[in-house]
Amino acid sequence: MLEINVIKEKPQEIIQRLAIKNIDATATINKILELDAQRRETQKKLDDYLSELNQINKEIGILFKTGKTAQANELKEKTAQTKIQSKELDAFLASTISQMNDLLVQLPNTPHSSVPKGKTAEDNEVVYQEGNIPDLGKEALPHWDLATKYDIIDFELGVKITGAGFPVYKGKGARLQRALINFFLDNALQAGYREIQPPLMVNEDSGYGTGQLPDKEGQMYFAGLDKLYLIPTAEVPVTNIYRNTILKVSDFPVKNVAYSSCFRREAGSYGKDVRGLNRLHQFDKVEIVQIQHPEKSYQTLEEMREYVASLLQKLELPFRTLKLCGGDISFTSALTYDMEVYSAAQQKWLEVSSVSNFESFQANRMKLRFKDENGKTQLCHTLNGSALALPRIVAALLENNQIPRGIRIPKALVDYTGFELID
RNA sequence: GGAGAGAUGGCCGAGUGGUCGAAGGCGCACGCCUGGAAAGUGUGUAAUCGCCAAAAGUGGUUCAUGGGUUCGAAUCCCAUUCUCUCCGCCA
Repeated sequence: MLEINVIKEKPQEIIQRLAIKNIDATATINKILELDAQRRETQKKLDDYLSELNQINKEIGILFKTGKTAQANELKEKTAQTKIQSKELDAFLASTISQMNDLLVQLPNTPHSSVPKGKTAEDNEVVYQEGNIPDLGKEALPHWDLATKYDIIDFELGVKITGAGFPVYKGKGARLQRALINFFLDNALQAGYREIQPPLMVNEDSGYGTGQLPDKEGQMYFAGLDKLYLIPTAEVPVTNIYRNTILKVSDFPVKNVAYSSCFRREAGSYGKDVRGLNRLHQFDKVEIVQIQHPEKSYQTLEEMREYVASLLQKLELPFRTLKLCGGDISFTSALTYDMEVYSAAQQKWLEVSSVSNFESFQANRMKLRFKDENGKTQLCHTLNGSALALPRIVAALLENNQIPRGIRIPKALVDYTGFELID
């Protein structure tokens, strides 16, 4: 959620920046400013009434104490009218605030000044590319065929047990999953992150805090009996650890890493991109989350991007980094880098990580603040990134490393898998 | 799931209808004391929204959350959430 003070100070700048995200916020911003003025005016009036009532109440208290009951009762009657008026104002104030809030949560985060213009993924800017794209020849199998050939991932069995998008990993497939999780966690620990094992279900407040609610509730699985949402990413519980907290400057940077299963309904996704491991309802991911001083968050974003790149290098996967354009960047993000690996049999780039700086957008919603050098409380910046999401990594590993004897495991992973070849 | 008890500031804890945003203590910050430290001692120590150009100041709100009773609620009533104890069930 954008800060009301910022909107008040420079509405034109916000409108211009949101235009990069292809949004015309003029009407909304104007309405918000109008409501905000109304809010302050109403509160002023209400406060005056309440102040008057408080004053009378004190007097009545003193009168009763000194035994002047008759006078006290007289004063009581004086409050009636003021009470009615203050109740009306109170209701009006509440409705003003809620209208304003409804509009505020509709506004996406303003993109960073470096975010390129653009409408679709086509317009994303490739900022980095590394690694050799292997030439596998015509015999190359896509990962869903390899999965069947070596009996390591069973999509149909998942359909039987649960439904499409819930694969069953078997034998070396399951062990590869476990190896990757440990590999990613160990690397994060070495990079100074603290390991967290979060709940996989969250309440409504948490969903709201990280921006999944109220908009994207259709994308989450919901356990209605207990009003709990299955997490779409560990970002949700891990960031919400800090909901309603005030940090000290010395706490920065707050670095947490969590492995979790992730659950996504993916309503509205159909077609060719969903084949095999490309898009699942349940998948595993290791997520890194940082909370930073506003002045340092962009430096931190670059560090996180380099960290994710280092993982892909260790896995010997060809990858590229995209800076997302205004049209492709998410609602909550100010600047996002996507990391994509090349999956050589499908012959396409697959997104395996998304590293974002949310600036104060999430922090404002969840009231995550810190006491700055002058003792003032201000909002923190939050960042996160996948490091990494497993399924597409597995897809690329299987496809790129297929040789006649089987599938070769990259060196860095062998200590974790306990085998060098899937055969 | 059943019965009971409870939820107060960073922490502990007092407060059962009236100048209570809240005693006292711990912690923390600053000062004095000290060669330095400890001890001692003094002062300060919540969040949030307004008013004011801003600081100072000042008004409102907040004692789990949401309602209600009352001129007045941390205190009484109702609902919800959570915690603890006992019973039941159980990885």
